[in-house]
Amino acid sequence: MTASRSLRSPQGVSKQSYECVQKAARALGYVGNPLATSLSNRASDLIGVIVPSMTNAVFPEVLSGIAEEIEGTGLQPVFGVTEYDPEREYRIIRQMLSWRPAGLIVTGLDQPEETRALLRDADIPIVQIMDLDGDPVDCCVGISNFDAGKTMAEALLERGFRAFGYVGAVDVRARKRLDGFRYALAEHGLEFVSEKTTDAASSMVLGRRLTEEILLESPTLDCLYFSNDDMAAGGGFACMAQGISIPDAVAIVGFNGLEFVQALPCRMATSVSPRRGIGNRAAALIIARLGEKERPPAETTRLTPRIDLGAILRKE
Amino acid sequence: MTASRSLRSPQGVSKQSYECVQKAARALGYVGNPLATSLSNRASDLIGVIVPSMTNAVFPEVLSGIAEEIEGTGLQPVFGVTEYDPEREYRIIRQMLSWRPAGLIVTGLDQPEETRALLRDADIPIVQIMDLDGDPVDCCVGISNFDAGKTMAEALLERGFRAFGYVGAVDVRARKRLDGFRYALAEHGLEFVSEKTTDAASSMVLGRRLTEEILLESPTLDCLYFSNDDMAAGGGFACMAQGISIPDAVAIVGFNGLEFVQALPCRMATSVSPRRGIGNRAAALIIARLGEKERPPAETTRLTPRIDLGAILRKE
DNA sequence: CTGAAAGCGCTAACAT
DNA sequence: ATGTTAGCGCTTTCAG
Repeated sequence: MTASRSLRSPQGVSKQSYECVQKAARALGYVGNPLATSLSNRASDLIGVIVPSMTNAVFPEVLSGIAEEIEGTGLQPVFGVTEYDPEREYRIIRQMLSWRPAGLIVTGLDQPEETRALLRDADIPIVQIMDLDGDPVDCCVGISNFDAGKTMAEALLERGFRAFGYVGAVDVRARKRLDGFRYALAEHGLEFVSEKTTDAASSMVLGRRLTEEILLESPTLDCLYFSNDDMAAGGGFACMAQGISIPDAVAIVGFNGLEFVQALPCRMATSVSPRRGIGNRAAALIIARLGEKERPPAETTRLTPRIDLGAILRKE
Repeated sequence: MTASRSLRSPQGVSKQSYECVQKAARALGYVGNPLATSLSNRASDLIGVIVPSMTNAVFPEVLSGIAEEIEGTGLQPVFGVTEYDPEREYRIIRQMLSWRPAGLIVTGLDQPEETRALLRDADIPIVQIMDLDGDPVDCCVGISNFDAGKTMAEALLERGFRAFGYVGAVDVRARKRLDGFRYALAEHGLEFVSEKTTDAASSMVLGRRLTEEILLESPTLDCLYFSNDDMAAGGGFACMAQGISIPDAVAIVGFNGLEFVQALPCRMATSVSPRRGIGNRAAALIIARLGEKERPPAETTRLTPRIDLGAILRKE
């Protein structure tokens, strides 16, 4: 017992036995067994993180923000990837909960009711991230995707673009951006000239293919809005390969503001999403709730993407 | 006890009590506690996977190969990201082991001795992946990076290229490819005209910047070998931005054969690494070792990357 | 400040 | 086929 105490709370143990235990532990190469600790405490130091994908660079960056924030707290992140499959998401969350994590960070607000119930009944802090347009189970950190789309559309309209096309791999948050974008267009009496969507996973290859198609069908477009930067880059490549001038003939607009956008040989506009900050904040919320016995009130943090028009010039 | 039995091994329990238990479990929404099970069994259903990075698309693909293979086995992958930091790698492995995983998949063969000792003493199957050039602790699945570099150099030499430059974010496996490449050059009495390396993390942005530098310093290069596809794409972008013709003026050569290479508006050569297959095989090795009480003999699986010259034409 | 007792939820081994 | 006992390694509680 004295040993157990020495190894975590130096107070309550005489300096003598404390040092004795430390020395012995080191000599024996003692490593605590978190299974036993968690079983006894009915809680672990795990913090579960559920994201839909790893191939979209946004999520690794969120994870990295989380890792950064919990550094030194003794908490340990555990990742789950749903591949945008609600069924799989349910299973992953269910079994993460069975390890009694200290908290859960889940991507998005649009879980099916069964999953929401699971989260609600778990007696640990839950933080939903990346989205604000919906009804959080507990805490929430993200941006309004609707507003992001709307704001970007307004900025482009203000620059004089008029003939918009949309190219997207439509996940639920991209759809909200699309809705916002469409809303802003409607306010100006406009609508998309053409839309090309699929529910396949977003990628540069997909972006390129769909862009080739849409350009063929609608040669009058002056601005293409994409579901994210990967799709947009693919679209840019399609234009470059066909000798279509960017942004003079067609402007390319993505979402996320990933680093690689800076490397591209063509200009494109994007909204820089605060994904690292989202990770930081989500982790901070859980850390703040660590000691509390009563579950503190839910908190929602609204962050705002920064629009980067990437030197797209005003249309005449 | 009958309940416990009913929930995992239907045999050894009367049909009657079995169904009774199942019904009750369902009614109560019973979920087993893996903490207790693992504590009792001194082993969990976790399978730890340690990769250096998530921002390089190769690793998500390896993970996906692992996930694919363990689907339905009841095993559950747990990921750790080292950020290429041996210190962090040690900590992560150490604490993964404390959860008594069924096996560990670790990237690379070049762990420091302290880490190797940790792995050796863990009484579970260990699979080191992605590399073959070195001394595995237990099982090993990967490619020879040295050979990959050497083979690519030979293919390029055969095509008539003579003035090579190297641009790399040098991690340990990229360095082995570089060594192999250099070895092949030497066999032809050649060496790199110019090399540009850094230990920063690879990215398109970095590839672009370093390429701009090397082109300025060595305008006579006819072929640029990069540490991977991201760097190579950045290099391609640098050339395109400067109006340097690819592959006529300079050929671009990457490594990995990631999907996005197909989307690029310029041709580039690459070695297609079998990363999904590596994930599959690594997981299969651990699954095969699940029941065994004696640790079966170590197995090494050699896979081979496929060279894709990307329609780089023969130089005159 | 230290230790003895009991229990976290489960399972292997041994009765019955 | 089922139940009993003991123990996985740790912590909380309560006595000393």
